[in-house]
Amino acid sequence: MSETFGERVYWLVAQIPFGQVASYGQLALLAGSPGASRAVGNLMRNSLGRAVAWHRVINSRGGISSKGDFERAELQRMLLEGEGVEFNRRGLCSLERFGWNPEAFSWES
DNA sequence: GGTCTGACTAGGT
DNA sequence: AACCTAGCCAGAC
Repeated sequence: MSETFGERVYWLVAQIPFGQVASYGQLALLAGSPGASRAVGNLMRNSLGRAVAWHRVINSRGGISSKGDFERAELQRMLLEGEGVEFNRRGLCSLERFGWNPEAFSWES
């Protein structure tokens, strides 16, 4: 495959259904680079201008990871709540309930 | 083309 | 449950 890791991640993010969330590590795994979770985070941070549902990407505990940018974090949570995702009092949502379980797919197709 | 940077994570205190 | 640490890796510079 000639496409970059980043391009595959963006494609994956576009597949996350309304009202569901995926973790950085999960996307890294699906994109073919298990362990590249931090790289996924950097992609979301460096490409906020893109028309992608970046707000559906959260950390492995079900929380929002944009420390240092509270406005963005609050926006992300607001967008998710607008899609029906519920957060507990500690700012975590249930991956069991809202986590994305993608159909099996291949990069060939 | 070498370094630096983290919207990460699992594991241990 | 909150906090720390050491690996991790693609992309930015």
